[in-house]
Amino acid sequence: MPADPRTGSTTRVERTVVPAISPRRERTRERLLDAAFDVFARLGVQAASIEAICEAAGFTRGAFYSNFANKEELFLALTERETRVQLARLEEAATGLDPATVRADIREAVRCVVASVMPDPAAKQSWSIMALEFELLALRDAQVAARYATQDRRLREELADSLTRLLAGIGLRFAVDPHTGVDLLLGAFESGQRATLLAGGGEDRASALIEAVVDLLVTPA
Amino acid sequence: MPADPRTGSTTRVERTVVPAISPRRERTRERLLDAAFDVFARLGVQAASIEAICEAAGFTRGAFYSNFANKEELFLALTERETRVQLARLEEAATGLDPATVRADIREAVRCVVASVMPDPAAKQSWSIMALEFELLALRDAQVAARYATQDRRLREELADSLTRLLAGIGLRFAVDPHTGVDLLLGAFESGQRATLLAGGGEDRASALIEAVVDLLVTPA
DNA sequence: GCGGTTCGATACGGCACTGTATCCGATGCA
DNA sequence: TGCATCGGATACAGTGCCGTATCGAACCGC
Repeated sequence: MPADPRTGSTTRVERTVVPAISPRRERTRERLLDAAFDVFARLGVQAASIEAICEAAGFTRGAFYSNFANKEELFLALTERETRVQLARLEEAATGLDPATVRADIREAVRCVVASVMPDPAAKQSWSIMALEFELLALRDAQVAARYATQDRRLREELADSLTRLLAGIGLRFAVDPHTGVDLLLGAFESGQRATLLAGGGEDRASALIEAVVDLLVTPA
Repeated sequence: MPADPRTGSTTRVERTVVPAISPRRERTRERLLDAAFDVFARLGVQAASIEAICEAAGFTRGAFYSNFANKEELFLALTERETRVQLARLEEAATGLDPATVRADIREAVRCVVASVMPDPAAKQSWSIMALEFELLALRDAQVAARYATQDRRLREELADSLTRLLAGIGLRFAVDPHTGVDLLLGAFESGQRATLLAGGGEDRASALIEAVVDLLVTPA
């Protein structure tokens, strides 16, 4: 069902309606987003100048203004991309666990699923920072808050579903309602991870807290 | 035992050694700190210009540079002052509860003590923001991280002591070690509070989560 | 009251960044 | 291959903020 007129039988192209992003354009956007992630994490969203992001991406500001209206738009595009990645990661982690493994170590299984919403360990610190930056922006700007809420809700619902299914598969369930359970797990995980990062990364506080919560929270169905 | 030479019998004043902050200077500093709290919360530490802080305080930059070397020093002075206030508040909240009240509603009592580390409700949002800003700065700067860790550890230890005593007073205890218990409570409280603020303040998610944690965490001694 | 000192105001030079307008090489299409 | 469009580079004017140097008024002790 080609709703897009560009895919129709006529050769006429409606350029003014849909600009049809070229591959080249797509690549520069990606490079700008990658650079923005690094620079935002290193300097902070507010302190990061558009100039610095462009330089990190190997462009000048001309490229930037050709692709984004301002820094905020770039940031929102970045969070959207990251959320898509997170959801895919979660999906993969949740479906990739077989019941035998889960039964063997339920704490580790839950920890693994919760941790899956984080990107590769190398970027752990950067991602923690970006998450905080996003929250801060949301606390100051109602429009950003709405976007944040949407993405956050989506993630927590997926997580609640995944974990509920995971537990049900081996005859267990949350002692509280799944929504609360996920909030507690994520709260424990995030504060634990931040504690670990701030302490220099010695002991893995996040895992310890997650396991404590699982012990308290998971009960026979 | 007057170790300070200025308090000795001689009238000679050692100005070069200890500048002996005048009342006037003290007032200026306080006004700058108050203004900084507002402006930091509103714009963010990085985006807040020294100029804006001075204007909010009713000074020019001359006053600022006469009192602080740079914005970071001002910020650290601010966090120190706030931590002192928090500790005092906690002390007050913990000692002000009689066993009867605690026994009547243990969940509310714990919530109350945990919440005491927050300033007056009017500044709730501002303080949440400032706490996040502090964390963010700490994640980027090892020196700030050390300071943050010190203040945070102090607060958590006090909280652990207070709550352990509170529970012991009515024959209860944490099901896990107090340190973990406090981490879980604070994690739940903070994430709940942020959720509430971001959702526009409808339901009090922080209280709900705290109560869930108390139910799971508190057990007969 | 008077001198010295303190402390905040004022004035200055300089810099980094922003957003726009314009240019020109790369790209895709017949 | 030639041409039209696209996309990034370059140039420019404007702005806000920084840190310092200097000034002058309020605030002490005597």
